[in-house]
Amino acid sequence: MLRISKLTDYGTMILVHLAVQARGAKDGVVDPEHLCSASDVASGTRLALPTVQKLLKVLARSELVRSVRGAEGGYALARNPATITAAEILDVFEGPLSITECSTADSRCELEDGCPTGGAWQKINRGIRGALDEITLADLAHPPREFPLVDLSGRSSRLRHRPTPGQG
Amino acid sequence: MLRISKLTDYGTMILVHLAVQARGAKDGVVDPEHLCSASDVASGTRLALPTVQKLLKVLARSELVRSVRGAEGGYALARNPATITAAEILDVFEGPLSITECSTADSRCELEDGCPTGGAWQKINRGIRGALDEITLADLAHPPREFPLVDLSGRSSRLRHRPTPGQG
DNA sequence: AGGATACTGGACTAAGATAGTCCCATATAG
DNA sequence: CTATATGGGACTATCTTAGTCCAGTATCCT
Ligand code: FES
Ligand code: FES
Repeated sequence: MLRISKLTDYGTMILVHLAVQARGAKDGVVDPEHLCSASDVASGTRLALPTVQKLLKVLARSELVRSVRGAEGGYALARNPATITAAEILDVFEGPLSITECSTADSRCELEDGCPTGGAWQKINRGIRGALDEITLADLAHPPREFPLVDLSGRSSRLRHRPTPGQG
Repeated sequence: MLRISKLTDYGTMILVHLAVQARGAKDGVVDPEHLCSASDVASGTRLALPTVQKLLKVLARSELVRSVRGAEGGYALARNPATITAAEILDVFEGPLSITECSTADSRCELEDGCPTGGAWQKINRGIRGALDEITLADLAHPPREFPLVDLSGRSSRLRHRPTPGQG
């Protein structure tokens, strides 16, 4: 459905939470080393604790988040939010993203022979991925700002949504 | 997963098949009125007949395909392929597409209150939709050509895929 | 050392979505 | 009237998703 799973949505919320905390939402002090515990994140995001734990585990296994075990341990972003893209986030939670099955593993598709689209979806997928590469976690943590992505569709006349109305 | 279902993929293949047939792949004669029966499409796309029948029914209920009942009946595109967009195709098979649940019905989301992303995915979704509005069925039926979509990511330096290598 | 804290890994289940098939009714051509 | 072909829907096996829970391990603090 061109729809990401709830877990990915939650996961993004968690990442944004971590980004905001590191920025110093707590004491107004910027501290990239600030560790958030799972329960910390759960209450901050209002998600169920077990779910948060599960997702943080996944994140910790990725290169996006680092973890410290033991008492006073917790999670923190491993990199600067500006260097973490939406595409990477999707990769972590949903595996290498591909819009169709055939585009997953280098076009290994049983239907490829008779497929009239000639890998059209693959190309669309690549384009979308390119767009997703533009969005960073830092962008996600700054709701008021518009995304560069809307520029992309601005060059068309066939489009439906408003091209950034007077809002900034 | 940012992944469309198999049925949508099949459905696209069917649409492309109809487009090609109307273009006159059969006798070399262009005939927008040419009707394809379900079994016709099934053998042409190498998909299972029952599945093709199911999908053609869905398509016929949409505004993309028209049908003629009875003997010598069949299906044909209702509009010019150049006016049918990928976004419309996805709409038909997957309903109004939205990348997250909260973006489905005008941000009616239980988590919206505590959501730190502030509808970020919604905006991403809108951008992707805009990109999908650019692709037409006519594009899909012309594999050799590149899509305008790749231009979109071309303005970035963070991107991964090649910007249309010597292929045309 | 010993207890408290907190991450790690994986198993497990209920609910939902998906893919695919089949049946019967209806409409049209000949 | 009969063969052809769509229309609408029911139905089920399978897969995926969402959510929970438990046993293990590392670290801090007393
Ligand atoms: S369906 Fe797989 S390549 Fe087209
Ligand atoms: S999770 Fe629904 S608005 Fe953010």
